[in-house]
Amino acid sequence: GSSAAKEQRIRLGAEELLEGRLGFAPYTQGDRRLGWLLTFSPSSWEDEDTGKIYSCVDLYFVSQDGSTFKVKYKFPPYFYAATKEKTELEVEAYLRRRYEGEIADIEIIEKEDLDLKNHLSGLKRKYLKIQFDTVQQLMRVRSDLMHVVEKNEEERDAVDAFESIYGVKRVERPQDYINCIIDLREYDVPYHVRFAIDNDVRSGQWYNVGVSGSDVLLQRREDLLQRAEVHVCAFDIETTKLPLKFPDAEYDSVMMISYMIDGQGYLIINRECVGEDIEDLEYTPKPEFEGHFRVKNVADEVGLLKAWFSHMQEVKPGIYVTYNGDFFDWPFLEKRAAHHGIKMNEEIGFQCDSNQGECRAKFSCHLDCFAWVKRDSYLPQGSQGLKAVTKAKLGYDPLEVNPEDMVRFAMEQPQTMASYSVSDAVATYYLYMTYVHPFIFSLATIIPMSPDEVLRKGSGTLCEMLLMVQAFQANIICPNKHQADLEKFYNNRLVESETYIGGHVECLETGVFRSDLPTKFQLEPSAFEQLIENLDRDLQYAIAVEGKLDIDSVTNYDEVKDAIKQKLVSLRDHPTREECPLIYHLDVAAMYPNIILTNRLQPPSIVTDVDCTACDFNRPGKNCLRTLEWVWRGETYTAKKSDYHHIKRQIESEMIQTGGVTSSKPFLDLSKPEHLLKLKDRLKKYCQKAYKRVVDKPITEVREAGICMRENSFYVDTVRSFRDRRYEYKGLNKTWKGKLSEAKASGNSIKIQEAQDMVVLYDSLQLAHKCILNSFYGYVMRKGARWYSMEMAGVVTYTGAKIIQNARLLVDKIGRPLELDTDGIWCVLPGSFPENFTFKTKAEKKLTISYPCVMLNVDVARTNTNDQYQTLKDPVSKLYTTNSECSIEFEVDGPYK
DNA sequence: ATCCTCCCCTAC
DNA sequence: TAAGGTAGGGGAGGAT
Repeated sequence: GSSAAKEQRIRLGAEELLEGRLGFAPYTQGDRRLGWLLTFSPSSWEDEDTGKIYSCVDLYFVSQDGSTFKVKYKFPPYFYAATKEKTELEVEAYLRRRYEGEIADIEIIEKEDLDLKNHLSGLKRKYLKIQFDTVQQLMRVRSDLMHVVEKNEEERDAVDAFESIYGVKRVERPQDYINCIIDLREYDVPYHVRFAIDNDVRSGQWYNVGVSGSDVLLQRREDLLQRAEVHVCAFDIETTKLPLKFPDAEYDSVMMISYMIDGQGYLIINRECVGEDIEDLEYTPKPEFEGHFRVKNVADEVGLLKAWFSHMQEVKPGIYVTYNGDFFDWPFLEKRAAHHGIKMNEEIGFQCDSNQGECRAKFSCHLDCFAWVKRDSYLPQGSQGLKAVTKAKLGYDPLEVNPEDMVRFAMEQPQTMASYSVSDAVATYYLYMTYVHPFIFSLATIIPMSPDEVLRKGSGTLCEMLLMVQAFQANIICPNKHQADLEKFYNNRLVESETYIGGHVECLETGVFRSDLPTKFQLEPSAFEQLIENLDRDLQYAIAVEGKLDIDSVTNYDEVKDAIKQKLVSLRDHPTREECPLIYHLDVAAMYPNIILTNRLQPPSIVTDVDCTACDFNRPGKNCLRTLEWVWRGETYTAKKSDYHHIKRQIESEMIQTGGVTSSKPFLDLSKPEHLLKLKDRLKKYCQKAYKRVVDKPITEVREAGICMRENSFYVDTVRSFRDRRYEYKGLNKTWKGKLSEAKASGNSIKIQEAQDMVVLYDSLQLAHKCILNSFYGYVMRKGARWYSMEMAGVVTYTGAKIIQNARLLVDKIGRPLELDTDGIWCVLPGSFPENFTFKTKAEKKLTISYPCVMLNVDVARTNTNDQYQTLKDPVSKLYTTNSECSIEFEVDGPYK
């Protein structure tokens, strides 16, 4: 009502005022500006004439001169509703009446619905796009309609049950339009994410920003690639603490705060805790990581906090950087400030959310390097402390002080503590500048979220965001979040858990293998005979497929072939031998993504007979259905289905103890998850009593999945573009490694440094992309994934397992496999096994091949090439082309010593 | 003493 | 509320 609106207006005012003080004054009129989008967040906007409130997104920009501004972008929130066929207009009218004053507008639009039978024929589904002025209104209507949809579903189920029991159609009653709403879609997309997807706006990009009236015009400047120079403040606090305890903001206090802004260090000393005044100091662990610190000594903690806040208000950093600041530094500062009657939020706009374990502001970023280390650095958990990360990533040993000594040292050896304190700020700052900043702002240009979220969200969420972008651009309606089927039966028993068989791991031999220790081999002559027989085929594959060269252009083919043949013949003729081994690791590059791409695997492509039967392309001799195997694994309760239903009926009529001994409720009054929990508890007890065990031994079962080769390819397109982006970074990494050695040869120290930075940058980018790339496989089994498919995950891993086991069969005969792990095989081959050879071409090109690698790849290509891969060439005539696809390839590292 | 379950951590 | 997956080793600690 009006009081809520008034409240909002007041809050709006205070917010605007604070943002203005901190550099983000709203830009509402005047000339077009050039801005680099730092971050964006949901907000609201008030129409001055009508006093009406609208939701909008606040966009925070950095100009080329380092100044900052914001604009408010009006954007109506919405979600979709599906109705029974041909009732769209009536439902629209009904909804407009039912939610008068709450719904701003309804549009009927058509979307590709990949769940719709025969959608490949061009059938689309109509949805009501229900728009609102504010997110609050959306939430209200949404929760109301959710109940409606749920009830409608229950009713439909009841009707279906009636019909299946009595075999007659029940006479449909004249319809209430409320009963015609059958589904809601995309109702849980966060508002600012919705905005970024629909308007194709991303952080980390330059825009021409224009304002006319209440409208904002954004025009992406794709020509500008350099990131803006935004003020970065990395900080770290030292606090008092009791012996053998963690610091507690209830009674401990801040001793020092050290921070680096744009490369300049500062240190504020709380003289209550520190024995003497500290002079300016330097801590430069490496020439490229300079740290000059200006020191300010203040009397007490409140002085320290005030000094820091006022410095932040003066500098107005766009990015605050910490190491574990989400959990420690920020909450500690906030509590200590509050202790002195200062609200940190009102000083610098940052507020801790203890539920989320995050500290954020609307207009500035807080990028906690620890989040990057956990998700993107590929460091094991044991090496995720700042010290270990500094060693591993920045390449120097940081200062260390035993936490138990800190408080005493602050009094007795203040200089030591001061140096120590700044060393953490230095490490945090340079870790951020070298790794985190380029990584986050590079991902932020493709993921429709704020940098803070890009840093903190799980890799599955990032995948889903990329998929939603691609779906939006292909006009595909997103499925709702997957919910696990809670009452599944197998073999007449309730399923306790189910999954699929994953990667294949096998340790075959243990022992010490060294390239200089002669090793015994018992080879199989027949295998070498085979290799000799296939030599032409294999080499031609290497030249044509791997090298992408014309076989006729090779000038030394026979020479190479003879050299290999000679070695193979000798191995064939002397199969029992002892010689120094070649220790090889052969692995499939990006195995899971390449299995996905080769087989055109994506959750909506998993089809059943029912789907195919309804499809226009389902004609005799069709080649659009590809069948692949996977292995299901499940565990069931020991009780029979009938026992389960009996227990269920029984418990449904009971009173259940809820909280204490005294409070109890009828079972049916409990929520659904509680039902399941109680029921399973009861079932477990029954199983234990009747069968002496709760679950049976796990069952495995080979299953077949049908994969449609024509399904809209948005998912595989997303994976492919991400894979190729990674390859691009790997390529650039290689390029800069070349430039680095050139620079080293020339001795130009500036160029060496530049090249060094780029090598590190591209390596970190490609490594980070690896993590998200692999998540496109894991994502399909994520709880609540929109695009969920156990079949797809199972097919991916089973295909991979077969590849690696096939490789082992060959290696068994020509050497000794040591260990298989998912996508790679460690083995020893006889020292005289043919290794690397170089083909020369007429055009003076060279192609070096690894024979062991080629030999495996031909096998992989023969068993894994997908000859059914279809590509839509003409959406109007529905014309597809068919081609062969196989991007699954072994690569080799070694031989090792 | 021996199994087992659970948790943690790593490999891929 | 938000949430990549499975395989597998090892240690703690409870049940038998």
